[in-house]
Amino acid sequence: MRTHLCGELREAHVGSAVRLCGWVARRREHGEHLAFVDLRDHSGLVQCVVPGTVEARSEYVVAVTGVVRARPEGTANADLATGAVEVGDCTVEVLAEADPPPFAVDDRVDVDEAVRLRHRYVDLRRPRLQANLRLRAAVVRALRNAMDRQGFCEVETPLLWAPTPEGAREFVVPSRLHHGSSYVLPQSPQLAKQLLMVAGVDRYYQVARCLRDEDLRADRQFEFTQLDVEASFVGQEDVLGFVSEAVLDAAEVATGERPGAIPRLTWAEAMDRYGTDKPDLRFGMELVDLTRTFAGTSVKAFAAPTVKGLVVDGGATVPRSRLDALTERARALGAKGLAWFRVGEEGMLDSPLDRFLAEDERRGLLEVTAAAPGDLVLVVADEHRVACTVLGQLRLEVGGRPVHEGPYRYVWVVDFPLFDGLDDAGNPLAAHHPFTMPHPDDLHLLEDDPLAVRSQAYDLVLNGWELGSGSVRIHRGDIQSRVFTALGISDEEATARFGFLLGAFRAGAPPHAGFAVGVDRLVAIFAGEESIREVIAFPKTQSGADLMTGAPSPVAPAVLTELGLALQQVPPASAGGSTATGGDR
RNA sequence: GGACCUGUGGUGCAGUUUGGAGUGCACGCCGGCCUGUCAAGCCGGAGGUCGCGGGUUCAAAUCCCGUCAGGUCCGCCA
Repeated sequence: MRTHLCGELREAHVGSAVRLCGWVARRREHGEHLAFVDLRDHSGLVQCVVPGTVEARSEYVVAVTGVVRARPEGTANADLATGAVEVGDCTVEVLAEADPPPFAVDDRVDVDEAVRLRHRYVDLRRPRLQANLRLRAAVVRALRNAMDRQGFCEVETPLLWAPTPEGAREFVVPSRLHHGSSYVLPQSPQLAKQLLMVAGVDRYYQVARCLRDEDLRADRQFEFTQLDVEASFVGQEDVLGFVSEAVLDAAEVATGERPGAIPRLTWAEAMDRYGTDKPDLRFGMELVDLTRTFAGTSVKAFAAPTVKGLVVDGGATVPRSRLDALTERARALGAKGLAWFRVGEEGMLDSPLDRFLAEDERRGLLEVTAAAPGDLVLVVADEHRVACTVLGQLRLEVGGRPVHEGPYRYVWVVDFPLFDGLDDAGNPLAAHHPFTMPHPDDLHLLEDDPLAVRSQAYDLVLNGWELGSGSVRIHRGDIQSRVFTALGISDEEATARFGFLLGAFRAGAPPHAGFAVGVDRLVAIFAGEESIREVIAFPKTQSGADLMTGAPSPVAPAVLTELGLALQQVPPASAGGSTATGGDR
């Protein structure tokens, strides 16, 4: 039906008779003897010259027949990849008419995202999204190639799965054959891939769709794609190697440049220096520890387990109103307050707190922070975790940049804590999941000081975005029992919640470890996009709606009947008034 | 569950602060003219429940209340 693609024509094609197919991007008529048609397909645009008038209007689907020729002197278009040539003496055959598009099929016009999503098939015609889709395909191909090369086997796992009682809220699929029962869509293939290890698959990967019924964000959709990885007879080092290889390959394909080896930080270091477990290494502004400086302080505001500081270069000119706003922000983030010091000449400090500082404290503050005249020092004194995370957030808000701006700075964050916080009953909560292997050096602390136990869990971070996480799994029953005990999970409860996995492990579980890379986020960063919606063909809105299909939509009564379901009428929330129908209050 | 921003012909905006006739701009659309344009140009034209509902007022795009939709974020996402 066609001989060439629009975007590929160059001077080398001059003289070729061609037939092109595509959409009319623009039409410029100059009377009855001359018209130009810019023809577009996925590869690009080319100008076609018609010796007459043209029936086809914008977005009509046409086939154009003509001969490639060099453009006349002075009419080349440097803005077009094909701008040195044109297709001359064209005849245009209309393959399909089209309504005028709801918005211009052109990257240069900004259109409300709701309008774009309602007409996604038109939006996707635009070069930017075409490029994003193809970049995504190239990245996924690179990831697959890297895993294949490293001896991994891609295995598909079920979408209709059983509930896992931890983690994200799951999508429920009612069963037609078993009324009152349902499947759930997997929040990840986590359990399936561990079963594949028991099954002797040895090295598994999958470009897997994951589904989580949690609130959406710029970097979160209900359904998203992971490069899911698991391998047997390997440890943390091996996994970091496998995943690095795949991600660096993808980076090379996407950016044309292969990044160097990915550096590492321990979780504790990341918290200490950046106040987050997903540090953005593109800029400095590291947190400094002032705990010792103010160890014996008489300043009440600094009497806390940890005192942390953040230096804003040249920040002394920041107006008071902005400092008040930052203080307000620090409080909103959980700090008791925020102290600030404008650094002047010769160590003078401009701050409401300055007159309360001892001389050695003033000197220590300047020495430890290495703040220079003209800088601003922000200080939070609080519990260690609070002081770090609050300043870490302020660091991003003061010095941060869009995630996709170069350079790309990858980092492995390792040695995550095994537990994170306590539940209502006072039991530690699993930081990753309950099958995460404790750090071998900390096993002895499991019973007496569980919150101090590190785990063999690790994250991959790029420019402050979490790209993925993984862990070495527990394959030994004795260690698993100790972890369950630490979590306050009884044998009976463990059997009830994870029975089939624990049963499978008794069939002979190899030591194994794994990881999962968030493909949408990775591609979005490579594509220079701030939202993963721009690299997903048919994304949903923040409220989970598909504006094109109208999903979710009401279920027909006959369908409900077949599934054995009945809709419950939920009475509207009343403001203190009593409702006629009884409730369980 | 909560905070904030946005909603005006098909698209993007201005108008809202300080109420006074749907007023305006650009693009697109329709018709006409035009033999080298390229986001063509020139002339003419059509196209609007100002998201929706209620209230205040002689009068509401504009003020108030509610609600819906889209976005950003908090909670949530082991």
